[in-house]
Amino acid sequence: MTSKPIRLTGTSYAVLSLLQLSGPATPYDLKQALESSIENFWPVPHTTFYAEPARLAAAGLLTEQQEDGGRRRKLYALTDEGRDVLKRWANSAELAPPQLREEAVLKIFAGGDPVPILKTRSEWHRAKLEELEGYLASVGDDPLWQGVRASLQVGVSYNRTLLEAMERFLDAQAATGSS
Amino acid sequence: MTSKPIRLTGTSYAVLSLLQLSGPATPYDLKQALESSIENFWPVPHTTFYAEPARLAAAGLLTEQQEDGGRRRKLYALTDEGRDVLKRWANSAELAPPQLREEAVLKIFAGGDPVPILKTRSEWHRAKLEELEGYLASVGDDPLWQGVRASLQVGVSYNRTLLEAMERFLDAQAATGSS
DNA sequence: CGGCTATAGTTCGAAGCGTACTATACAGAA
DNA sequence: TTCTGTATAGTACGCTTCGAACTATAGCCG
Repeated sequence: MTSKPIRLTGTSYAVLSLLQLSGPATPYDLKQALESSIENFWPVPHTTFYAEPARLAAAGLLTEQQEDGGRRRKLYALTDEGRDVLKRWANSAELAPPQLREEAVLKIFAGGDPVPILKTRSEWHRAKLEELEGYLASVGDDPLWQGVRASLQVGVSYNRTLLEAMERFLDAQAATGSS
Repeated sequence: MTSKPIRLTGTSYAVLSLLQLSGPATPYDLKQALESSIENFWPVPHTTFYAEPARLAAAGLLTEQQEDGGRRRKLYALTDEGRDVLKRWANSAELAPPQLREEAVLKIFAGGDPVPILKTRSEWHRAKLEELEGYLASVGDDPLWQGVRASLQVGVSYNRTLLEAMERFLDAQAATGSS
């Protein structure tokens, strides 16, 4: 008995799965949790993210309740229907194609010098790699967090792979360029 | 003497660099060229892309002229200012972080079984790899198309690398799962 | 108890997106 | 020669998303 049918986006499922892991939480809590995990594969600006729990609550997938004291922030929690919708989605076969937006390639395409561009980018990937390894180290081995660990591991190997490819390219350039 | 200052996005620079390669062209021509090259790193829906040349012309970066006969399509070409803006951007140091939107990781995060998810995804990457190799084979060695070749080569190695990583993972799973 | 910083959001106009529709050209069939 | 189908070449429009800027509360330190 959905109150109102709405279109569910990746952002919706991100909210649902975070709530499944953390229990009742405010949009801010969720945004914090997102930043150290899934944001790397599903970027969402905070203004969009903040609006999402209310939307899901209107659809009957979350319950909404005010804190009693203090800021009277809104706490959201999964309903049974929300849990169900999430599980069905996670196990369904449909899978939208991945999208990459990479300005570095665009600049190289436009005739920019690849060397400084890829240097900048490889540093970015190195920093990201360290960040993700840090998160991974701080996640325990609670089986509930299995998905979190898995996604962090994917992130680590994704960034490491790209970093290595860029470094190989830069080394090759340095070798031919200076000889 | 910019007619009207507008915000230049990656899409804007994509149009400018395609025009630099191809000379005067219609939005449709540009969209075709985009699809077999840079679209893989900078996805743009066609309705957005079609609107872009007019925006750039209003800003003084392109000239616009009607074909005389037939469909009276609009032909766009770079102005000196457009060429200049493009060159400055391609050589500037600023580089927005790359963004990946990958529903597969989102599903794994949410507790979905990685094996079927990554199977689906690796097939997608295999198909994309073949598509890009096809484009690459059909591009000659005209030095003007250097940027196109470069972006296709990046695309090939990006997709190949991910594909290999996924296949290694799936093989490992199959080995432990069935023993 | 006044101001500073961190936290926790909201507002709003512009840009982006996707579905659906429109229109022209051309080739071959009736 | 007109019809009809298909590829080409777009436009219209309403909804969603985005990002910059603003707002508001809480706790802390002097």
